[in-house]
Amino acid sequence: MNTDIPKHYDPSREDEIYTRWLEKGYFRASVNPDKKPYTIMIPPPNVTDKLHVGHAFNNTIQDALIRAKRMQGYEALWVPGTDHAAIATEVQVVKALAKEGISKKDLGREAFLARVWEWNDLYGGTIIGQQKKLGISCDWERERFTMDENLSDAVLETFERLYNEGKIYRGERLVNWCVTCQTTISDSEIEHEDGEGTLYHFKYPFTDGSGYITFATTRPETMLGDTAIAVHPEDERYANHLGKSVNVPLFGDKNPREIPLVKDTYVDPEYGTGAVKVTPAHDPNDFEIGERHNLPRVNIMNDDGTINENGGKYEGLPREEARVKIIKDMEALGLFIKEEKITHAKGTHDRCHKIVEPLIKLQWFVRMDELAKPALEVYNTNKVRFHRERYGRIYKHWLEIVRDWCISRQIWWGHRIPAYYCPSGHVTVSKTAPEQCAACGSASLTQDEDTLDTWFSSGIWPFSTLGWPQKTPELDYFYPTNTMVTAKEIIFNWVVRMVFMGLKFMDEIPFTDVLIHGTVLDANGKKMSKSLGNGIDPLEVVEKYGADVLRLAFLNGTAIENDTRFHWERVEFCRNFMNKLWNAARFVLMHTQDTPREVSPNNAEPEVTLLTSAPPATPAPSTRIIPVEDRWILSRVNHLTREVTEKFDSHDLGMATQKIVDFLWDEFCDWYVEIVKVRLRDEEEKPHALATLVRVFTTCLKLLHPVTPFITEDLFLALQTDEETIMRAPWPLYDPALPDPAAEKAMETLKEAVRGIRNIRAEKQVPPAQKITIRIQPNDKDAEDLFTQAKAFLALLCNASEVTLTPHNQPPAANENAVSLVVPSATLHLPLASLIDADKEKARLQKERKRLTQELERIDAKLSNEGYLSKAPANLIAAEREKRESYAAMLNKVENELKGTVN
RNA sequence: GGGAGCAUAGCUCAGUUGGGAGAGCGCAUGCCUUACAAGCAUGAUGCCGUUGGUUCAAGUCCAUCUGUUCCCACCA
Repeated sequence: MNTDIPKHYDPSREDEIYTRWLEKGYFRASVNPDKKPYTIMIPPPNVTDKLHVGHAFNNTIQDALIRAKRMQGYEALWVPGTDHAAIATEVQVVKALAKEGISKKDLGREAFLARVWEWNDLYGGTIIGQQKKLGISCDWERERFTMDENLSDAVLETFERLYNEGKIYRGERLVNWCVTCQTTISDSEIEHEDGEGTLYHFKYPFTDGSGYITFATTRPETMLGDTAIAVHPEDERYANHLGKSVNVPLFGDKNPREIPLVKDTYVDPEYGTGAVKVTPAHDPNDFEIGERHNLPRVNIMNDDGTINENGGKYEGLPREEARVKIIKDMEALGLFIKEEKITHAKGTHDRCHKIVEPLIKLQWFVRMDELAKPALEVYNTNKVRFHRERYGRIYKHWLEIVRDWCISRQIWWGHRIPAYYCPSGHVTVSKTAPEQCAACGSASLTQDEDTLDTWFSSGIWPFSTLGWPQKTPELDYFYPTNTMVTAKEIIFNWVVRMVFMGLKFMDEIPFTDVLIHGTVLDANGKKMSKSLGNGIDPLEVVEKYGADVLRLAFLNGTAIENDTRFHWERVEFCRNFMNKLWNAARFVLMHTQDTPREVSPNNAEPEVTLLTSAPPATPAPSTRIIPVEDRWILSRVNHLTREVTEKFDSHDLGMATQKIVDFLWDEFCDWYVEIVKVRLRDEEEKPHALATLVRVFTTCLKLLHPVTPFITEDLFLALQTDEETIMRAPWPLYDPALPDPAAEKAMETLKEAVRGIRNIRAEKQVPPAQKITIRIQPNDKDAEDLFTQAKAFLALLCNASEVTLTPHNQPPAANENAVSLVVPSATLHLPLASLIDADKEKARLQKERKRLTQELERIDAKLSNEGYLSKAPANLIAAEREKRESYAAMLNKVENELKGTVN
């Protein structure tokens, strides 16, 4: 007996179940020519990350997909792994060192990297253990790390090949330079803070003596590097001056610097004077204007922040002093107009909080034009599909405006650029350190100090993880992969790069489908962040409620492509549902465990064991009449199977989940289980009822398994012994022989009757314990059969002591003091003598008459509309006509009842 | 500035090719009905942001406006 099954669902068994899965090797996938592969590459989290809600959401989606595919008979591979997260990790280690008073420079490259590896061993990889708590079914034996030997080799190979093809080049580029720390810093290390600044207004004289042009700047010292003045092409104020040049008057009369007036749409004519000084070497926007107009780049600053030889008489001055002096000099020349205080965004280094200087340095680039074309092509030809489609537009847009990709980073943690320089300045690129310079044979080579952008290695993740550049069987079998599941903010950082890298090196797309999901926000719709302290720790949720509940909370009813708020109420609902499921199983087990599993041999009803394997078979011919509720629930679960499968296929996990949850709670628990209780008390009927019960329930467990893997496994194992895991049990299949519209319609009528009676009971305040009697007057023979069959459970569901039927061909019984309820195929009478108030009863019927009349009016309006009749689909019109008939019949009955009450 | 969303019940959100507005929570009322009070039953609540357009038919498609969010790039 089942007294030992606890009343409440307890998720603490999850770890035990997971361990068993690992031991049994259920997550493993291997090259298997007999099966079709289905592959997902995990977006590798940063190796030092802790699992946050975003990971949990992302991983849950992938696991649901992979589990469904595995059950559907695919060789389902999910490759896990981590990313070395170049900058993020380096920053953390540098910070840790700073606490010890050590700087990166003090330590030197080799020792520093040793520390990073140490750090990695210590803090890295905890996320893997945390992911396992989610129950995700990655093939852990294939876990990869972007700094693994093989993957590093793949990175260098990629670099070398692109370089040899001329797709990688060196070029000048502005980088963020910290004068204090003497280092370049990445964008993510810059803090933008609004601060007070001064906007200085100056004028430069036209060289032809025709006046002045006025402009403003917050950084007067960069005037030393000005190589143009720009105005908007359509700015009429400067129409007469186009083609002229101006003089930068800071270099004395001996070395006047003449710079052109250029027109560029970057300039906002509404802002200020509409004229902008252009300093390509010290400002990112100016850099681009310079590119467009082939302007020289005059670098005026040394690495220590002092003015260099290009600064004329200002050479050697620190930038701040140069600024002051330049302002004075301009004033002396009568070219200073005014200064004003403004607030503006300042970029400062997040560690020393000093202003960051944009400086020109030599960097490595990937030439994008040729690489981008095929990536656009596969999008335009629908070979790579985005879900939702709108996200594809982001991808497309980015590729259309793509610029060359700067891949060098001035940090140490990462894949060091395999470029070697000889004293004469020749460059040798080779994945293995060359003995000598390829150009001059010099043996004294130094390797480039920079490392590669993290995205360079993650761009080849879909194939480097499968062994590339080696031609492995895995690569052959699992590539291209199927679904890439990731967040929208890295569509261009990552998705785009995987596509063109895949096309370049594998000659094939890396994946066919890109599933973009939204962000999990806090309950107020804010992004979760450390500084706000509004983050939800997914592990805390797992600890308290179990992974199943967390996963269900992520998926149930959510449109995963949208941002979604995290609500504890939602978590509680999911916990409640787990409990519901648990108790439904308890109910089933309670009856299976004291019943022999064998059903009588001549019985046509499918055996309990059937449920776990093949799709439900069509019942063989039998003299036994299958009860309407069984026909109904089988038809419904069959329908559910199709819907859920379709939703999974279209990546609509939220709807798939909700359909299962709703079915289980509403149709299965609230109706079928209640109905079937009657037959479970009948020795003869019990095995049949139980068979259907188990069959439907098991089907649901399978459908739900991808979302809540633990509880479904637990219950599945309790319900059957034929299979050792639900994970590899076959996915339920839609059976075209099962739909039973007649049974569904009949059950709707019965449900309507039950609800109507319950409603009357509540309205009339019949005490819950008080039994009532129901007299049913069916409209026809079919209805008579239906209600005869349903008598017993109607009595149970309505708490009636007696349900009687008037044969359909007999005239209605004499009017009695009863409440009447009209449903499509019958009229039900509830003699409630003591509780009936004739006036109220009349009012109730009148209300019903009004409702039916309105419905009829609505339908009639439609059916008398020429346009509707000629253009609406025939099946819709037929359905309306059918409805009309039904409503008309019901209205007729109600009228009769009213006549009865009136007298 | 470029790009992409969102606006539906008190709250949080579903609503897949256009065809009679849904769920959960909350609320009201009554129930410990032997699977489940983490439950059951019954009930109330919506000019589907504005204004136009297409259509026999619009929450759904198009345009407009208003409010709002995110991503990228930035303010000389």
